[in-house]
Amino acid sequence: MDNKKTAAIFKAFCDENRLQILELLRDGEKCACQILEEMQITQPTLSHHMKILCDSGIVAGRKEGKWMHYSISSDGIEEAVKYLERFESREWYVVL
Amino acid sequence: MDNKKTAAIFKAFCDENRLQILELLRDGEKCACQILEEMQITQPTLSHHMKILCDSGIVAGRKEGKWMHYSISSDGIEEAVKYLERFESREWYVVL
DNA sequence: ATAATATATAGACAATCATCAATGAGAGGT
DNA sequence: ACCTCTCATTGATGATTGTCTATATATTAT
Repeated sequence: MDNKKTAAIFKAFCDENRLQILELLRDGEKCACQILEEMQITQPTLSHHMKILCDSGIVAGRKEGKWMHYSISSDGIEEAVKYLERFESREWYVVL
Repeated sequence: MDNKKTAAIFKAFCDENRLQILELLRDGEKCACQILEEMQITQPTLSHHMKILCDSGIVAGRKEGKWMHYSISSDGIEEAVKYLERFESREWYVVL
């Protein structure tokens, strides 16, 4: 994986508002207006953050009529976890 | 964990140069001058990035005489992984 | 004490980012 | 056709970040 793409993934977690959005989505899929209600930001700002979250692959969007429904992407989270696990030192002891 | 601290942790992974540094540290502990040799940045810029990496808890520093030795902190990585795993949806099937 | 080496800090500057108000685009409803 | 509602986009602005040069600090060698 190239560093540019990796940096984009982790940028999703670099902003306090985005972290709050992710916490809200832990309960399950929510539409943009629901998320907006629980936050102290304007609608365009929310839209901006949702774009970053979706582009990173951490969040998935689903359009239904006028509404956009967002949810956490397990695949996105898994990809991030896999990247981090490459840095976990695993020590192997072979008992003879 | 508060969002401010969490954001700080993931900021470690948000910059291409920092990701390159982390890749270099996968081989094991390295001193600052060794890292600097393999990168296209000036010494103060490296120092800046090492501070961010250490403050986030992802990297640990060890001073030995004139040299600073840096290595990846398993605890730091583990904390980041634990945070991400909170978002992994676990489905439980109970077979009756 | 002086010099040389390794790293950190200070200050300046440009690039990136978060934010907002205004506007645009698409989907229903009347 | 027109209005309303939901969300996205644009463009501007202030804050934050990454980078550099210059300088400071700390350690070791002469």
